[in-house]
Amino acid sequence: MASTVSAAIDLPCSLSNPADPKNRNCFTSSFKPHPSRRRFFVVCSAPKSPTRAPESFSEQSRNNPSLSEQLKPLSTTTLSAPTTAQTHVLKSKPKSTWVNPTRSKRSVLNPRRQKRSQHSYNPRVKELRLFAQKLNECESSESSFLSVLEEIPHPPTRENALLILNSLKSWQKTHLFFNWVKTQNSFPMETIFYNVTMKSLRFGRQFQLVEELANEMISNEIDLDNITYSTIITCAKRCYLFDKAVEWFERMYRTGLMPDEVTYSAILDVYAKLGKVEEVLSLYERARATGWKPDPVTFSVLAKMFGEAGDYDGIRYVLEEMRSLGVKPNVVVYNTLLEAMGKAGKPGLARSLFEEMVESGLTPNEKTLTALVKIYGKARWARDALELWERMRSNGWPMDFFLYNTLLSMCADLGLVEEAERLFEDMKQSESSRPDSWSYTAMLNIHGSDGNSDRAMELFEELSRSGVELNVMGCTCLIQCLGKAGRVDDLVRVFDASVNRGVQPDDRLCGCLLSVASMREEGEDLHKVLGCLGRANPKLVAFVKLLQEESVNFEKVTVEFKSIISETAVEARRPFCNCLIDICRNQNLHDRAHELLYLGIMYGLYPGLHNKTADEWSLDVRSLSVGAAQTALEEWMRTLSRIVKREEALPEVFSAQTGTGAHKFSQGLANAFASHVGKLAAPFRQSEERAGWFVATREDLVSWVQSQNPPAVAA
DNA sequence: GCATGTTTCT
Repeated sequence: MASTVSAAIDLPCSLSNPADPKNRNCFTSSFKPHPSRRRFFVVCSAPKSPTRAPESFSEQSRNNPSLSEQLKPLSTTTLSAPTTAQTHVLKSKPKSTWVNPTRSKRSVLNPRRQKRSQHSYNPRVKELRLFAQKLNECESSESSFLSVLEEIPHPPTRENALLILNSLKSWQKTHLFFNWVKTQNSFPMETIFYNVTMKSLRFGRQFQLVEELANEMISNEIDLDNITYSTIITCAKRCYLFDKAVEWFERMYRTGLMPDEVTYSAILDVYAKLGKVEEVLSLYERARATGWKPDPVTFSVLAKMFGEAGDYDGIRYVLEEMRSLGVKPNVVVYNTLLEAMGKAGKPGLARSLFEEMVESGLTPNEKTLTALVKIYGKARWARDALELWERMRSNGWPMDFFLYNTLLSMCADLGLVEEAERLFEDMKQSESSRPDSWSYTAMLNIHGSDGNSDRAMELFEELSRSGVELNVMGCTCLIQCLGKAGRVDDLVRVFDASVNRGVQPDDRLCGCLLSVASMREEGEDLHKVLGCLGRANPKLVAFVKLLQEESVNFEKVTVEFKSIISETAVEARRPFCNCLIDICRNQNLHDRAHELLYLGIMYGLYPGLHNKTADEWSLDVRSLSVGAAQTALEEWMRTLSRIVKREEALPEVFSAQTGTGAHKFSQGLANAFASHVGKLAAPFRQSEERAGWFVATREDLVSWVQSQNPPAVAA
């Protein structure tokens, strides 16, 4: 494919073309602040100071301002308070003073990475490796480890000890060995020993021990270098101790040690994970302004951050920065950008970016393909998804367990039943990608949506036999399917079995049971379904019963409705309301249905239901159930009748949007709506120009209202 | 995960 993302987003040249050499200098005009600079004006807040600062630091700290101090001039000038006036100033003067500096700024990072010392060949490497193997295989207890240590074939000199330390696998053993070496007193402990031990402790997410070692270094006056700090920071990050990560970063500055780009990227990622976009951009731009050329890791951090925020401008900024600096993205950067494009809802750009990646000679890995498959599935791009799948097979691109499951989910999104079955069979045959609860959920989703309740039940039995855990999502798919098929006894059996196996019913599952209830007539089956629902959400069932009582007034309904909805997960609120309306309509409780629709609108469950422009009023019922859409149509016709009777101003066109049901399995809301229009003899016709729309002219509507006999509504 | 440090997935 010839088109590139760069072209698609109006960049002058493609990412795959190296940038003009003159652009590689950070001080040229190609360096522009990220567009969000003009959108947000959060002060670059100083991270908290560490609670305890070792004495030896204080003297140095007077000479070396902390990072936040260094950044202060920025925050008090260009990035100051978020006032309208300043917003205006910045908008009219986008080039802030430090972007094109007239004098050089104090640097915030060391342009050269910390050098590693060369190690010389150790003639005893073979025996020491064998011995390390022995240590790896022995029991983890301190006593057995120490007894094996007694058999060490050569004295623990600096080189021998380092070799073994590097060869141990579990953090417990690394830690034990490190402590043992210290007791031997055969040589002074150096930074590298701490670094290697900390790295191992990081695998075990042992931040507390890492911090103890770091403090031990400080008290023994062993220098902490960039490798030490980056290890501490990333360890804190992996343990979600972000404040600790910032604290150690600040401490590094105070002692006068300048971070190199690895440490700098690590701390950028910490701020990014905290969602502190402004801080990340401050740090990034500050370093860029002093001449730093970021590496792909930095761009991957930035892309991930913008992706998480769904910030498309940010993603564009990352692409543009890489282009102008002539940084070639690697596979990780592409993966992160693809993921970000997906989160920002840009499937077309993701596709172009992927093509650009392949054209640049990179081979997509499992994560690349997982990201793309997910995007095509969510976008319902069946053709692209199937083409990609074919390319994966013909090119022998790598597959892993995640990718299998993502492909299955894509099949569910696209309604690809046979393809899913083939994949599922492949998974069962494979060594490393056996179906798990995600795979089964996707399969239950596929067959459930397809209405194949026999196959769905088969899968349920198979899953139960194979010992795979059933998750609440799979349970919900199956129950929905059985409900639609009218297999209420099987539904009850599945519900009981699931709850007994530890499935915790959530609001979606309750919504599903409620929708099954809404499809049943009054009788034994309805009773059984409500029985299940009552075990998960007794209050909801009590409300359903309450709706059926004539003596209950609107005030009482309002109070109970509010109470239930406020306790319900946001994504399940509208479905609840839709189903409750359907239940009322099935039982000829039309006034109640109208009350519930009114309450749903009042509580914001149907935003954008009614839209007015001078020329057209329209009703958007795409997110409504059939009963709710019918109720909304009735309500709207009543309102319009009143307006006609009062001879108030009306637009030329009235329209109602039902959607076409792009999903293969979607229910026929349009058909149900059409038949209800017919029943009311309302003057709407299905539009030929706009699929999924019903339209009526003002003339049609007025004559319909006037022909109503008796009048539909009193004026 | 292999003689010390940074980034990506249902």
